[in-house]
Amino acid sequence: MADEQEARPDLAAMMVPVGRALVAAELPILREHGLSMWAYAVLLGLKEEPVRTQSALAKAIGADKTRIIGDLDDLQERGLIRRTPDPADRRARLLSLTPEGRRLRDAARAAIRLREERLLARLPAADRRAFLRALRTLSELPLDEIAGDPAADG
Amino acid sequence: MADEQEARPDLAAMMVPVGRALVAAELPILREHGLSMWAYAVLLGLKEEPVRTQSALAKAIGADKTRIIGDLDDLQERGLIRRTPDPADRRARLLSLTPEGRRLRDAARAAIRLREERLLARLPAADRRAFLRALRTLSELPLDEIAGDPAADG
DNA sequence: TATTGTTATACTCTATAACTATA
DNA sequence: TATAGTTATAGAGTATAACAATA
Repeated sequence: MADEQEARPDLAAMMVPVGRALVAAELPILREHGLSMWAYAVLLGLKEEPVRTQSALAKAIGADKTRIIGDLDDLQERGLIRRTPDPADRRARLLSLTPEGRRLRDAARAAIRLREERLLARLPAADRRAFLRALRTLSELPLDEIAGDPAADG
Repeated sequence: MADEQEARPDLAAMMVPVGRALVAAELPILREHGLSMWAYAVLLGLKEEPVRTQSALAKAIGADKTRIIGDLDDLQERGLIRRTPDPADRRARLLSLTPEGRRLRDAARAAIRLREERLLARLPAADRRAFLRALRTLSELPLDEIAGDPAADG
């Protein structure tokens, strides 16, 4: 039934290479702003309110807690984030953006957005809106709801 | 102007994790069919007509030519692909699917498609069609047109 | 001299284990 | 004993270099 028309590559086979290319497009922009990919993810992950532990931040941005330590050190030395010991639990460090960190994050994000808009301009306006809406819906699902065992959730 | 409404994560920040989750969802299905991710990519890359060199196949599926040799060896031993020396150029090996290879590829692909449909069912029908159309458009672009230096193409 | 296929090597990224200091 | 942060180590995946055969 409509085999011919339904034929399309696997979702992963389309998403993964495009995702990789998008990362490749971001890297030189981030480099111009003096940021690694993970450093940028950290700045984005801190949002507006402080985060209570490095582990929580790491988890939120999909990194290992050991992975981001070097980036945190660097960002702190450059005055882009604050890392203050929590008085209530001296094991933990309260993480927050400095004004300069916020500015750099916004500048990098704006440059990336500009680049993305040029790519998205290739899509018809209606498709483009639906694409972003759908992508956002999928990316907001718990990841193990996509990856998890189908037998587990019926 | 409409900052609030336009706010969305970076494209890469949405695509990459979803892509990873889709791969994670595929892996157990492929394992049930005795295929690695790259072996599956090889079966898909061979399509219907033979491919003239391993390098060309590797390039077509986005792999390094050295990366797929082990998979080609395995697939050949299991009778899923043919690797016959090209009489016209004895350096090259003509690659093609055997009937069993075609059957296994189709079975794996059908199982993956079934899983994907369950995920896509979360999207409204119209968004879903537009999403697939847009994703396909983007994935069919030359990748360096996404990743390439914006100064290069104006 | 260039190219196909191959093997061996090095590199990058990530995950694991082990340590300290707090709780 | 359990957890936050850290360091050191090991593993997976990928790319690079070097080689034999052929053009």
